[in-house]
Amino acid sequence: MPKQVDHEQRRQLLAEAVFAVIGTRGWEAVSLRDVAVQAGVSMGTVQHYFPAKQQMLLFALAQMRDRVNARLQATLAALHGPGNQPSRRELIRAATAVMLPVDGPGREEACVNIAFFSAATVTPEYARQLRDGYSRILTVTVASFREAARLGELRDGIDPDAEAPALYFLTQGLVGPILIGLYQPDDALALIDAQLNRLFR
Amino acid sequence: MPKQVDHEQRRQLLAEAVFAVIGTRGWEAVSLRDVAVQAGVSMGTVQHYFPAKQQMLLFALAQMRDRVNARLQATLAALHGPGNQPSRRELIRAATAVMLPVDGPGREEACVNIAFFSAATVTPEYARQLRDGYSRILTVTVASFREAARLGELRDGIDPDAEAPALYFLTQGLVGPILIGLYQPDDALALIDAQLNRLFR
DNA sequence: TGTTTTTTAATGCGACTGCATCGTAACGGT
DNA sequence: ACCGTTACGATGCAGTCGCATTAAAAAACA
Repeated sequence: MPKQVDHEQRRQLLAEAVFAVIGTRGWEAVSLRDVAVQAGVSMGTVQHYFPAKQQMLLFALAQMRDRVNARLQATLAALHGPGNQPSRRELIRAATAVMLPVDGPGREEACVNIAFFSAATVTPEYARQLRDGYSRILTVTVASFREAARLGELRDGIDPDAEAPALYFLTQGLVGPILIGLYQPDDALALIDAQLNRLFR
Repeated sequence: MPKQVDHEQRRQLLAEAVFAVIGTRGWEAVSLRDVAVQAGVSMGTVQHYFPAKQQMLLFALAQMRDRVNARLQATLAALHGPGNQPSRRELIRAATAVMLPVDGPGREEACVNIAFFSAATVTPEYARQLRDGYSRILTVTVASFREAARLGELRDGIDPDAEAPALYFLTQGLVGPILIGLYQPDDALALIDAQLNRLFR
């Protein structure tokens, strides 16, 4: 009965257009027309896949969470690549670097996320989705620290349940300053490494 | 030359109206008309004091920086109150608590700041102002840590130049999660205290 | 009191917004 | 080959936006 297009793939294409608009011209520039132009389709197409603008943005937010997680998994998988077993410290450092806006995609993701954070202060739906996404990463971070503690990679007296959130929120706190040019990515990574030196043997 | 009203005071009144609009209905709701209604004046008045919307927002951003600094100074001055000399740890902890959205004013300030952060990703003027404001607080934080080190309040082996930015950015990283309800203010303060226990004797 | 200048208010305008309403093209099932 | 459903594009509409224009009100100085 349907035609031949992949519905979900079309929605993802439009979500990517939303990201491009936010990343280049900001959250305020996200109009149905501009998203359509960015995606190379007509406005009717956008309306066809998203009955309302907020639904488009909610889908885009979920898509962004998946995108970050995918980039995270890919980075961690690359460390496991050529037959070598990475240490927990290497994994945690790589995951931290992924969340910092150091390269092009990372910066776009950070811009989109901070825009949704701002919108979430007055739109509970965004806040709920952000909570889900960030709490998951936080949980994984804590689990990774506990594993490091179990493997004896942490220094004596380091509490993984206390230091894992601290490192995670420190990373989050570095995103904004990097975005506005207050802190350079190299300095941020140096700060992270200093903390890792303190936590790991 | 007749003049009856205090120009600067009027502009501050309008800036407060901007904060109220952002805090209650979000950055997108900041229109000249809504700001005028919030301030209890007409739209022509807003236009008279700010020839363009962006100038109003730039002034509001500078005003917000002053407001945070004022609240910070007031909090620190209160610690110096009844003839007692507060420790550097007490001062740093108080300053940290001021920057977290724990009470009403703190939450409004955090909402406004995150909104400007988002806007700063595409508007360099905002980015520059934010850099100035945050770098100043960062400088003060580092100076306070150095003073703590000079007074011997820090534990052995603690580098103030490395740990001061870490604590500062950790605090910044806690703001967003508290705003969206991912983290409770009490938990955030507990996390800060755990770090302070590590840094101070 | 009359004049000048600032302050405040009211209104209009072009542009843009999200959304609804069409019309049409294209494929799948029968 | 026909028809129904889906995909998609074009256009209209009520509302809002920032900003310009205009005028009235009010206070300081002549």
